[in-house]
Amino acid sequence: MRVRFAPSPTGALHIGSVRTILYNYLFARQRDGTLILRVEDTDQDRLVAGAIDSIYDGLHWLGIGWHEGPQEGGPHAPYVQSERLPLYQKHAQELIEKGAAYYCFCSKERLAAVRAEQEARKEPTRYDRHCRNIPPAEAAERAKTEPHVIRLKAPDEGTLAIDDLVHGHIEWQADTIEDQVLLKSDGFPTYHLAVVIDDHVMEISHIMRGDEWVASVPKHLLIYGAFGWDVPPMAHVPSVLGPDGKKLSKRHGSTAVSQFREDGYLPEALINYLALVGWSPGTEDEVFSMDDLIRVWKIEQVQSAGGKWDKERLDFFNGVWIRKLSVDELVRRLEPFVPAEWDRAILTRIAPHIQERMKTLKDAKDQIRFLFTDDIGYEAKLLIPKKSDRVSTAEALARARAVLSELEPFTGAVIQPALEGLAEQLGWSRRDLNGAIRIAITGRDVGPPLYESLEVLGKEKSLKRIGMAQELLAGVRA
RNA sequence: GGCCCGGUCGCCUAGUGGUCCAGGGCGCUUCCCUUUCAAGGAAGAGGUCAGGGGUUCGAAUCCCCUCCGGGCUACCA
Repeated sequence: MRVRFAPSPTGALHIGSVRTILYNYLFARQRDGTLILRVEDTDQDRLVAGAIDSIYDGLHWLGIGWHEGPQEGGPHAPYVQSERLPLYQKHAQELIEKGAAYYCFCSKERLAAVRAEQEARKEPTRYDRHCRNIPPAEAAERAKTEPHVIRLKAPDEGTLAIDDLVHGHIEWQADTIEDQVLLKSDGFPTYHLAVVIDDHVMEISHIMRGDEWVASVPKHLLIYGAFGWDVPPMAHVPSVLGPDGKKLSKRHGSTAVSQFREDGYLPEALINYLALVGWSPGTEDEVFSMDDLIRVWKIEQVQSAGGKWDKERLDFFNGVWIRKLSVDELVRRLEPFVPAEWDRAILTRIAPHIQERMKTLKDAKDQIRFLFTDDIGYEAKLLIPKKSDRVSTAEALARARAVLSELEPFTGAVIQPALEGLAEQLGWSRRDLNGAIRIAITGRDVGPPLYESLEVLGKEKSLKRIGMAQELLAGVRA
């Protein structure tokens, strides 16, 4: 069994194509198949520099590997279509000789004019077969000097059909198929010619791709037929749609895998979430690692309807996977998201306390910055609880400072009873007391648990910040 | 316009003729837990199964029509 991922290097690795790649990966892995990465760069105008690197980086990060590809080589190298031109040209020639294709010398202008006319008459727009009846010998002669393309000779009657692995039986009338361009005037093949040839030559056993391709299946069928090749089983998997139901694109937000990585998403979460758009195990389980997926995913369970992108749900899975990390692993993953100068020992101590408070790895920084900088500016009035006032708050902070100063060791377990006792003495709720202290030491009203925050901050700094809060309060008007 | 594909709570989905006056998850609401926020626990709101006809003792599930959405209709992939 051999399957392929066939991205086009026309931009950053797209989250939607990852879902299709993932399904291919799972399908192959669970049957010990061979995975092939083939770069489909037959449109020279749309190439984007660095796109191949982006594909490699993204897939590696996601934990998706393959056996044969541009950099890893293989029995059918090269794996980049632009490096395989002679192969396509030879086959296009063969189709001409078989009478299954023909030279077309129409200019782009003529083509545009024909289309405009058809549109005006509300007819289906397609090539009018103007060059189809040029005698082969004459056409071959002209092709030596004139710019030309090679077109498929589509039949006038008959039906074409496949039994798609996800959609079931699909049929087309042959007369609705146009004389598709197979080889462009620049000598490059179109997608349609190149896929069919490569899938055959590379011995791809199962074609799994996005369902935006079903419309071109009949063309491919004709090409397979002309060569006399067997058509491999096909599976057209549903698309990942934007919230508006259209193809997911940049205007719906970021779609580049690299962006999700930078935004603090875990590859585990992305894989888990993506696997569930278009597939369901049929049970109520929904948290799956890659290994789980390899075990339970089934092509038969893939949906035929497209699914919409749901960031909230991705965030949920990201939280789930962050919470599953060991503390050491969490710290390791946090590495790129916190300044290099921040003390890793402190980071490690606070990490377990923010682990269940993060939606993304990016969230950590703001929650713990008070541990690494004294610059925690806040408005003095935030210190004062709703039902209290300036004087009582200053008094409470002074008492807290005094209590804390005597604690040894300065740990959460020791701090907790001390502060609880103080709140009782003061007649304050723990909520109010802790709230004021929290503001004093972190500058924010939400964050990791207070007692542990004090512990990690350390006695000296904690006392100093509470002292500063008292001073601030002194400057506030009643 | 033509050809294809699709249509179950806002979203991801379970469901393949009866056990479905449709189940789970996300999100939302409320409560519990609680030093904030989360996390966790509990409860709840939310679906004329796109609509209409059939078939059948019985339909979300089968058939037909309609409507809506999407893809393709390029010398893009």
